[in-house]
Amino acid sequence: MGDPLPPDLFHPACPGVGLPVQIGDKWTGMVLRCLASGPRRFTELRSALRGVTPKVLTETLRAMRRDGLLTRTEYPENPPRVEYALTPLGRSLLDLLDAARRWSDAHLPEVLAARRAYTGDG
Amino acid sequence: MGDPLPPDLFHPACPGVGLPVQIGDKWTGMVLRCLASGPRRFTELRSALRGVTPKVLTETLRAMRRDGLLTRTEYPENPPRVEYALTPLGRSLLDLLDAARRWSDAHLPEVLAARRAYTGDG
DNA sequence: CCGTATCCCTGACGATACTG
DNA sequence: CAGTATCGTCAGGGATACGG
Repeated sequence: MGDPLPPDLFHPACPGVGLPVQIGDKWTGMVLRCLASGPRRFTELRSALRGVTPKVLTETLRAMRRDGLLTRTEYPENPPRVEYALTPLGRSLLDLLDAARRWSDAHLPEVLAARRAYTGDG
Repeated sequence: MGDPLPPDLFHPACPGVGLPVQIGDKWTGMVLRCLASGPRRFTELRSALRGVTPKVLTETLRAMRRDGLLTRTEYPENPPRVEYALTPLGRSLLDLLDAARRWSDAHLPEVLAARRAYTGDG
């Protein structure tokens, strides 16, 4: 109750979830899941992440590459082929995503019930 | 390699991290950590989350209350006192936050190294 | 096939001032 | 103390079209 507040709220790792990389943005988590089963081409990702525009997918992949989460391999063929694959670092995030998914599966009903019950009073 | 893509990318739980609640936004995670040690008053939270404006803190707390992550208790005293406390549901999210923090502590150096090594080529 | 180039729009977040 | 009210900014995301 009267305990001191945590002194490390502004740990350099990152405010909020405490992750130095974005997995809470709109597409990064889904890209990680898509690549969990093996390398994928740009178009494969694009169709799996239905609704993503090429611009945004490019931005997402670039940021992930910058952070060492995935690699981009260009094959000098015709037509051109480019493959994206998770690095070990990227793969290590899958555990975290799974934990999030498990929480979600376990508690979504509670959240929805809370939303229905919420009135704004009090 | 040729494995099928995960069929459940658009699970109702939520795109991205797969959470029905926002913990990836700017303040929710930090509020959860602040309340981990016990109930807190509005002003306590405000000073712990240095830089947060009252408007944004109110919005954050309201959303968390709506989702059943915390309760708001008003004590009819003078001066007024209001306490925010985690529900069991909110407390259950602390495990996830800790997992995120552990990932961060373990892998932040790798991420920073990847950023330094990143050139934009290839 | 694999992107880039523009333009636009919304919503999270913040600054500031004020109230029961 | 515990908020509300207004206004403004800015970046993520999207629509659309085009290029190597």
